[in-house]
Amino acid sequence: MYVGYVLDKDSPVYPGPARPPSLGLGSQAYGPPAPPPGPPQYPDFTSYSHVDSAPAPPAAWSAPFSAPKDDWAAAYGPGPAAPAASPVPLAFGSPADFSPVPAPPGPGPGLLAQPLGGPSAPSSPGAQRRTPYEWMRRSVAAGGGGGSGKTRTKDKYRVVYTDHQRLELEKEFHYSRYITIRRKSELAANLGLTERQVKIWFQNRRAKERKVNKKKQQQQQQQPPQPPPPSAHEVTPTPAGPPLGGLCPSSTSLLGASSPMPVKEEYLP
DNA sequence: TTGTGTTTTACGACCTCC
DNA sequence: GGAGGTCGTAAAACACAA
Repeated sequence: MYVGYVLDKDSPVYPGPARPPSLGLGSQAYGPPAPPPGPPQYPDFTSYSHVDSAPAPPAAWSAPFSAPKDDWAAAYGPGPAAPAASPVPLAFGSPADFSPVPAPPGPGPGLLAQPLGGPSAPSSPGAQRRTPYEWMRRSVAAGGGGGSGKTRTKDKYRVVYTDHQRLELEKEFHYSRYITIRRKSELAANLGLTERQVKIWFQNRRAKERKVNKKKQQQQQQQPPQPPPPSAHEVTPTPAGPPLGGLCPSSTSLLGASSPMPVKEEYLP
């Protein structure tokens, strides 16, 4: 499956406040979602009606988003400017959801390590069990004073993304399974991740969804045929499903109970 | 506390497209 | 050739029962 060239490389991507407020992504703007070619895999999300008809983006769009290159130093070194403090004209929605994350005190990189609501108000069960800057400390420690020898088997590490990072990635994923190049840069810059990390996260996230869908299908095949569920939104996506953008009414709240995709409790408002 | 199962990052192999 | 896709997998992080 190849989607790279439907990603709107050249199309207006960030024209203005086009994101539905329900997602709390504020003035981010997006080009048309890049539908994956071939059989639609995710008919349950694609009709999410964000506004695509916004005017063309300013030419200066790319300027604030000189996202760090995909090198580890950029991601884990003492370097990148704190997204929350960056001049990037992007705000993550409502204050309740994404109050500006203060840069953590101390010498660490000023990234988005503060859990939502502050240390005393973890936004999720997960947040309760994670030190706010744990992933940074881990990564820095694993990075080992700028040492480069990060092989997979030896000295392997993986960071644990903060709830905020995951929430933003999840929201982006709800918006579109395939992130645009520009959006990837933007998200990476704002979340303090590398573009590579964002890309891989989306890859893994799609894999996860495929796995879940496959599991659902297997369960359905095992069960005797039953009458369709009363809920029209309870769609089990199938590889032979309808074209993208057909099922989920635009008014459907992605975070609501009727969302076709179970949203983790920790991501609910 | 420990053993075990699941989830989450991250990577490599391979493919397609320009 | 490079970028990004899927698929499979490794290993850390995590959840939870015993």
